[in-house]
Amino acid sequence: MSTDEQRRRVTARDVAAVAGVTPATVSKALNNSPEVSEATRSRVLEAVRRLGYRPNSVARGLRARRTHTLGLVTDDLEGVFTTTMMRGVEEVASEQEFGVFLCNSYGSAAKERAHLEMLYDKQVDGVILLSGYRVRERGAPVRDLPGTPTVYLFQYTNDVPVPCILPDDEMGARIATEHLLGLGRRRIAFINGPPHYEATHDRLAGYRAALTAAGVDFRHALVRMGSTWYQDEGYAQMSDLLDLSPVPDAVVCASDHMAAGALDALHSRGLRVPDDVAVVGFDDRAFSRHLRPPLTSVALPLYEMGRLAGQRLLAAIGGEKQSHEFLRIPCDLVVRESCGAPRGADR
Amino acid sequence: MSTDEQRRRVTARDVAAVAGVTPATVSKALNNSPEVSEATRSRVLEAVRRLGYRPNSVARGLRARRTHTLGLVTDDLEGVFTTTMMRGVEEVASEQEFGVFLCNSYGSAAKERAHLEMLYDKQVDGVILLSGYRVRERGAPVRDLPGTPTVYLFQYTNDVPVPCILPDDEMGARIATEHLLGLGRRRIAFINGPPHYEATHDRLAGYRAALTAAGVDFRHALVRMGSTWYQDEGYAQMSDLLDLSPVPDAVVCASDHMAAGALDALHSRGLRVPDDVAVVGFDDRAFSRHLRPPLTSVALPLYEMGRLAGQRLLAAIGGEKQSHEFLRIPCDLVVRESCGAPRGADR
DNA sequence: CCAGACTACGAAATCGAATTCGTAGTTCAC
DNA sequence: GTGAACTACGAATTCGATTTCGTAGTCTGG
Repeated sequence: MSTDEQRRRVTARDVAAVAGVTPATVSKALNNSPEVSEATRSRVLEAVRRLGYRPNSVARGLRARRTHTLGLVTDDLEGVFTTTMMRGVEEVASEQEFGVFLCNSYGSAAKERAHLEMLYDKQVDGVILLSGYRVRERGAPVRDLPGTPTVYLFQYTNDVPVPCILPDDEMGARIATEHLLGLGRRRIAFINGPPHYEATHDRLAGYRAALTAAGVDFRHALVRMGSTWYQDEGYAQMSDLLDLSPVPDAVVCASDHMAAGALDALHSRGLRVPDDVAVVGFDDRAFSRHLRPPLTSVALPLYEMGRLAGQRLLAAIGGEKQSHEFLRIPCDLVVRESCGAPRGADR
Repeated sequence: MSTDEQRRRVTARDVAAVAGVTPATVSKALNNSPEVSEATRSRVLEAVRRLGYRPNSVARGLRARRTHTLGLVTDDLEGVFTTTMMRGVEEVASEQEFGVFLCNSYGSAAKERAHLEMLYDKQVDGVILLSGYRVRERGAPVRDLPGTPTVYLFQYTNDVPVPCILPDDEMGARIATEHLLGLGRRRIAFINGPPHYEATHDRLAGYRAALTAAGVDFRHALVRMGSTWYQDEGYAQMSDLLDLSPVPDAVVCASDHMAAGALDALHSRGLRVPDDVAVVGFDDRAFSRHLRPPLTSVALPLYEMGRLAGQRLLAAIGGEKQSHEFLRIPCDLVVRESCGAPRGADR
């Protein structure tokens, strides 16, 4: 057994030697060039098969100035929102035989910059900037990669003319509100997120649109802006809303965490969900089905967004012109028991 | 403004021209070769700075046969276990200026194989195989990358002599059991995972060891093997255990999902947690703090495992000899209210 | 003043594949 | 039968950085 024999990689030269041609012909045969005869091509392919030859992507990349590689830079690698989008991106890339470089910036501009430089050095064909937070505006690191197609995912920008892929937050809030209206609720409160998030404004618009369409008055007193997205905030705002009279008969929360806080507040006041107050959340987080009662929630189309980002980027790499556009992907309402709708089967 | 001017990348040749030397000297100057004078080196560095030169990793990789790149292949990209480990891997890699290719196989051998071939083509310097499931044995795709250092993460193998990085499951079950013993519980049940997982056996050993050390009899009737890790299974097994008399005064569950099921079963029998029965889970899942009562749970050292995997792999790439070893990383007990311990402050 | 050692740099080969271009060899038409 | 038009392939160059090796030039010591 020749275990310690240094096995060199098989190159086109080796294949050429076996097939009795030159490396140039091997390349042509493998790249479906019309200028090789069928006889020669099959000899080459046979040699390729026998030797187990695989073209070296690095050499190919150097020559072609195309590496068949993407960069994915996120600020929150293990975020509950990010990973599903990442899966979508990876899947599309892998379908087209693209590799994906994964970079985590922890939200640090310095780290992000370092990663983008690394991606530039490695000659990636395109970059996806994936945020876990959807902040309104940030720096524009895109300028660091001139000539490299870029897509913003789950993140707004007006600084650079690149596509931004986002959930249809307006629609999400609208269908949540419509659902409650359809169940006969009329005094529907809205616990929104912090105002410096773009999503907050979009969702408010959706909530308002649903009310208007149903002929229900929009009342400022029923709308709260949170200072965070978290449970404490939901608890506080809900408690506050319960001081109104009459109390709301339903509430839309801009995150499931806030909805969980709202549930706590309702329970501690002795109110029943959904009998007294119906609750709808946002994000369809994993824990939401374990809440008491299981929470109806607006699911963000994270996977579809990831796929679309990948598709857009690959199209741009393929030569398609990129434009500065905001692509909105439809949200979905996951109905459980917290709103009192007939079907709550989901466990 | 010359916006449409095709900006070519700056190469070592350009730097050389500006500095009045040859590309060879540029390379030496940048790589701290001793055979360039200080005067020349600073001229080169100045030119580098002025032109914003960055060496092309692809060309460098071709020449050096080292790409400064890792492959990370997982079967569950968005799994709750995987992402934290991924973060650890990415962080270590990025500290050493390595890029990480992200690959998701969905557990499909064909996809995994395709990804490994891609990584081979791209000349990655090493590979981490990251499982979300810790199956006992699988195929040995490692053979596909001869000469490429590999580390198994969260996954066993005996087929190939590579390091396997795993949580110390034995310890995890032991500290959970010891904790309950320390709180005065003596009739401690154990709802274990499915038997075809290696972790299941390790945890059983830990549970048993803790009992033995405390002089408490190990009783087969108190130990259940699940057929899944999920909530239904926890519910069923717990219900079964409650038919014993006397009933257990505590239970260790091999997953938080099973613990949630166990809690349901306890509640539906009218038993109080932790007063009547103390409950400890495993995995410290995000939802666990939202259970009623908040669940004490064994946290897996996922981040540390990811970092260690990265460190081991980089060491192997650096020339260190790899051996077939099982590296166990210590688990941590996160105490909340479900076991009746004094301190339950956590969120 | 010159042999030998040393310094600092450049010319050229290399990594592996793709591509351009040149050219034997064939085919066809007139 | 000869020139034109193809066909099928190879030689050589290229991508950009590294590395080996060779060599002017400098320095030192005898």
